[in-house]
Amino acid sequence: MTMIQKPRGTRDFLPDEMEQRREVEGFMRRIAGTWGYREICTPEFEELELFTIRSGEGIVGEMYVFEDKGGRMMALRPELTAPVLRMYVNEGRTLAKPLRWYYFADCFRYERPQKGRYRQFWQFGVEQIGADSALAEAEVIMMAGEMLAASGISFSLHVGHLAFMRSLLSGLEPGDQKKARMFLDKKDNQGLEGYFASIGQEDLASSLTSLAGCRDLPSAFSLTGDIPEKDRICELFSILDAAGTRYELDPGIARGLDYYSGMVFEAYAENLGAENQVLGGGTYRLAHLFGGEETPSCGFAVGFDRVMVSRGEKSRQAALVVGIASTPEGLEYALAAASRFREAGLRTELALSGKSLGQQLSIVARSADFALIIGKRESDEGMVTLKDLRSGAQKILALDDAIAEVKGSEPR
RNA sequence: GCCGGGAUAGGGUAGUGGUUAUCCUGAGGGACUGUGGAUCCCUCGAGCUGGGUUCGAAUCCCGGUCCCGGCCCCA
Repeated sequence: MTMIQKPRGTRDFLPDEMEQRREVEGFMRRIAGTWGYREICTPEFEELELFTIRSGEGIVGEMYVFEDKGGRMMALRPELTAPVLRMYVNEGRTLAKPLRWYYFADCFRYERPQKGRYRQFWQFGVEQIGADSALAEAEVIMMAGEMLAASGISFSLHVGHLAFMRSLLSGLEPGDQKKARMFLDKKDNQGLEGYFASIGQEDLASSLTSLAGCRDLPSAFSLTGDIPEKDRICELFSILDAAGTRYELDPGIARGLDYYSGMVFEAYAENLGAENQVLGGGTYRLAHLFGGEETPSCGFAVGFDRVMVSRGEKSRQAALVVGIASTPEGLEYALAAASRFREAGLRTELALSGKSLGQQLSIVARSADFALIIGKRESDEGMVTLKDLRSGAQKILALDDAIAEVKGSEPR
């Protein structure tokens, strides 16, 4: 028999794994919510152009692109920032600023899968639109740190600012600037030095590598001088310090993208391999690309699947389960009892097969913490027999007392 | 796209160019008819795929697929 395989780079999730994912997702949602961010949702696919405007034609080869029946070129979303900003321009422009939005959504990229990299993957992202202050930037950084910490992973949060590098590179041709950013992003100092030597800029190469190694503001400014952004940068970092945020200054973050305008930040998980970046973000201006006013924005996206990989297998407290075994005479009462248990929020499962009570109990005992036994005797008396499957103790109780007893106990 | 390593029941595994492929676990059914995961019995279930070498291939060779590690890329 030939079985149909799942598409390359996709995954199936069994209930155990889904429960873990939902739990972590819940941590992130809760934090976003407490910072005043509210959930939005955009289409799974968009016009291809939305993504090429932002990132160039080069990305088409790495997207799921298709022509719909009306002849339009569409793409499954490879990320959410462009769709969110498109949404903002389409229908959010008259809302009071700043907007605080978040999303949890799957994205698609046609790339070679490896650990922590899949063709369908999930991002938890935050976009803050229409504020332009150090505090606004600090807010998203602090929230990002809080989310990763709540996820239970070990990570380091690196915060930088593009102004440092831009000031050093300002004298170069755009092509050389891009090249330099590429080397810096890869932390390839040898490549950088070699390239700069070839264009007669050895001094600049050493300044850049020093900059990338700076871990405090005074040494960074000693390389760049008093750049116009200095006050704003100092303010940002003093807010982070005041808030007790754990971060590392990293002026070497290049984030190869043209639309990032200032602050940039990334986080790396400590126990992942080549794909160890679990979060990326920064300040950007994008709305004007999609027909809106130029709008200061900042945000980040968490690579949710990498967070899950980094967490590893975490044992999770299972939900309390009640199983019901009944005889034919007790079935009607058992059904009523089951709905009462469920109304009380308890996970309640009827034994779906098994002729005898003993058989039903052995089925129920595989997954349940408590067994509710309901036969003719219970039905006649309006009572239930509640058996604690962990201790073996059982007692005959009124329905409400049985519910209270179960609710008052701990899962196994 | 590049380099390398893999692929044996649902999961985890052993093994050899030669009978009927090993073990653990799992799943289903039955015995047990008002007391439990037990026990007993039965059943299900595998060498990724397509070619080649060979009397004979799960084993050796080649292509493909998928997974893993690294590179590239990373919106």
